[in-house]
Parts: sequence; C-alpha cells; structure tokens
Amino acid sequence: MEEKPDYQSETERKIFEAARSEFFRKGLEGARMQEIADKARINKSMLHYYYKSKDVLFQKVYQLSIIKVIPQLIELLNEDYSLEPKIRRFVLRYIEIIQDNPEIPLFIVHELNKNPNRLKKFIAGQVGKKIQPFLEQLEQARKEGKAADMPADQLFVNMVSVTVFPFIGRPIFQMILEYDDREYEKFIEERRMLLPEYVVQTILKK
Amino acid sequence: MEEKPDYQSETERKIFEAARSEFFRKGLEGARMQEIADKARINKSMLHYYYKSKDVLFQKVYQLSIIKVIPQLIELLNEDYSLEPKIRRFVLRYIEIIQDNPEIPLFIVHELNKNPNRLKKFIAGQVGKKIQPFLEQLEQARKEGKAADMPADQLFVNMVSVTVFPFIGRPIFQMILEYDDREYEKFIEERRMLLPEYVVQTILKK
DNA sequence: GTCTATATAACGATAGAC
DNA sequence: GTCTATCGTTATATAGAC
Repeated sequence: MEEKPDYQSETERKIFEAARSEFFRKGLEGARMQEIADKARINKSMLHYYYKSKDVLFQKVYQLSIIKVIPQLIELLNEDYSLEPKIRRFVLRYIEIIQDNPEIPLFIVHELNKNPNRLKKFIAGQVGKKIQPFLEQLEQARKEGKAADMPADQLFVNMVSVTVFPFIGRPIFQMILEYDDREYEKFIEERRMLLPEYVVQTILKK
Repeated sequence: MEEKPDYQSETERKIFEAARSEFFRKGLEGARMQEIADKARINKSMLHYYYKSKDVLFQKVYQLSIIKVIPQLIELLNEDYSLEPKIRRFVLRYIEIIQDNPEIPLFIVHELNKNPNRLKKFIAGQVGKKIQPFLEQLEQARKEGKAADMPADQLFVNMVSVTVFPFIGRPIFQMILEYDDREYEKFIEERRMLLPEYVVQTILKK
C-alpha cells in the first residue's frame, strides 16, 4: 500500500515533485508545463522525455494522491477495534495523514468533480462497501442505545467532515477567523488533540 | 444583499448563466469560451461584446457566487436569537442555501486556493471579526457549563464542516457509500431534517 | 446587436544537434 | 540525457461587414 513511485533518476523525482506542487495548486488545466519545468529547474523538453505528455504526468500525480488518502480511510475503519477506540483512532490518524498532505483532499475533490469517471477506473469496487462493516457496527450500537440517534451513514459523513473540511476550507476559515498561517497551524494542532474525544462523545452515548 | 445582477438584456443573462455553469464545473482555466457560447446558444463574439474578456466574465461569476454564500453565513450567526435556536436555524438555513447552489462551495474553495488574494479585495474587513459576537456567545455558554468543552472557534468549524462538506465531498461520499444520484439526494434531504438537532446536541449541553 | 473571418498569443509537443 | 529551435493546435480576442 505504500507504493513509493521509485524514481529511476533524480531528475524524474524533481519533475514529479514540481508537477505535484503545480497540479495541487492549479489543477490539470491551470498548471503550465513551463512552470513545472522552472520549479524542477530543468528544461521543458525533459518533461516529455520522462513523462510522455502532460496528461500522463497528471495521471501519475492523481493516482498517487488518491492512494495516499482513500485506502487509509477504509483501513482505519476496518481495523479490529471496538467502536470507541476505532473512532478515536480514525480521527487522530486521519488528521495526521492529511496534515502530511494537506493539499490532497481539495485536489481530489476538484478533479473528481470535473471528471467523476476517472476515479472509478482504479478504485471502484475496491472501496465501495468496504466500510459496510463499520456502518453495521455503528448501527448495532445505535440499536443498543449506545450511539447517537442518527443513521450510520450520516454519522460517518459527520465524522469525515469535521476531520477533513478544516483543511479544504482553510482559506475561508482563515479569513473569517482572521488567523494568519501560524495561528491556523496552531488551530489545527489544537484540533488534533481535542477532536478525537469530541467526535467519540458526539457519536457514542456513554 | 440580494444583489441581483440586473441584466440589460436576455442575451446577457443567458451568457452569464452559461458561464456560471461552465466555470462551476471546470474552473477558470478549464472552461472554454466556445462552450459557454454554445451553451448560451449565441455566437462566440457576443461574449466579448457583453463582457470584455473571459477574465471579466469570470470575475462577475466569482463575485456573485461569494455574495450568495459568505455574507449569509455571517448574517445567520448575527441574528438576535439565543444560542440554541441560532445554531439550529443556521444549520437548517445554510443547508437550504447550499442546496440551491450546491456547486458554489467547491468552486469558491478551489479558486480561493489558486488565488487567496482575489477574495480579500472585496470581502476582507466586511467579514472578519463579524462572527466574533457569536464566538463570544459560545464561549460564554461554555464557561457556564452549557456548551461542549471545546474552544468556540473549533466548535464553529465543526458546525460549518458538517453542514457544507457533504456537498463538496459528494463524489467521494457517493463512491464510498455506493449511492446513485437519487439516493444521495435522499441522503441530503434526511440530513436537512436531522442535522440541526444533532448539531445543537453536540455543541450544547442540555 | 449579431455575424464571419482572422489576428494574436499561449501552450503542449517534437525534431534534431550534441 | 540534455539542450535549442520550432511546429501545430487551440484558445482568446478583434476587425469589420451587415
């Protein structure tokens, strides 16, 4: 699952890093091959030497981005824990994963919105229904009066929303709350400490 | 605040609608003037007659989109209600606002990510610190033991996240939960009914 | 106001020397 | 593998007739 793209050369790595940075920020159409080359400090022709076309380069970035965040989400919910530690662990670990790759969620969601089919090619089936056990676990707890009185899918979406959206909506939150970069990072740090317990308490009745 | 862009002609309106649709779906760089013209069923030259350039057209769409969702967020939190009905009302009304404009949040967040300065020109100052009274209201309740033990800004972000993210993350949620379009709309409908009460209960101790 | 035709610029991609 | 020079396409934008 770690799927390091084992570059064949340093140049190839530099290109990929530069491309990722540009695609994350500007999307497929917004990114410019020239800027990727500049950022990688190589000649523009090299891009086509190592990666045949812009589209190929993009696909690599896109695929690797998805692998970094989607399967982990599933795995964390399929671990062999009871509900409470599982939820606590999910929130904590997933915040940390996104902290390491804060631009990925917006990147994925934007590209997915433009082209919902691209993802299906190499993900669908592997992911869908894999969280079913977790949802059933939640639904069971609800029947026993141990979880909030809300369908499991709704609770799942709540849980993911409070975990991921603060990263996607960062520019807006920063503006509304008038936080500079340093303040917002402190805010996220605090969040990582407090949110797991909060989510457990809002989903499970103790 | 309603700021209807009072079109001077039907053609101008058709252009704007088509442009909005294209920009929402594909972003500034992804959208094509030709496609906007096709969708509006007019000649491509007309675009430049009514709106000087692609960029001008985009700015209009962008500005109007922000006006539709940001000030309302502030206003709903500045109404003269006590905390509980205010929160309940915010979640319900804001879901409804986004339901009417489901593409706007992702559009704003993506464009803002590319260019964080664009927004500041006509929003900053008008928005920042305007939710301060609400945050203080929350913090006060917390001191009285009536709110969850989490800083007000964190609770605010939680509230907005569970309200907005289900629209932005729709493609991913649909894939993971294996819902088709009809099913996801039912999911949102259910959410609109249940979420206000849920958010109140997770933020306020009763 | 609306059309056709065209100018102009930008970008991705390739050829070919080294 | 790396460079320079250039091609071919596409997109925005404009000129000018009606």
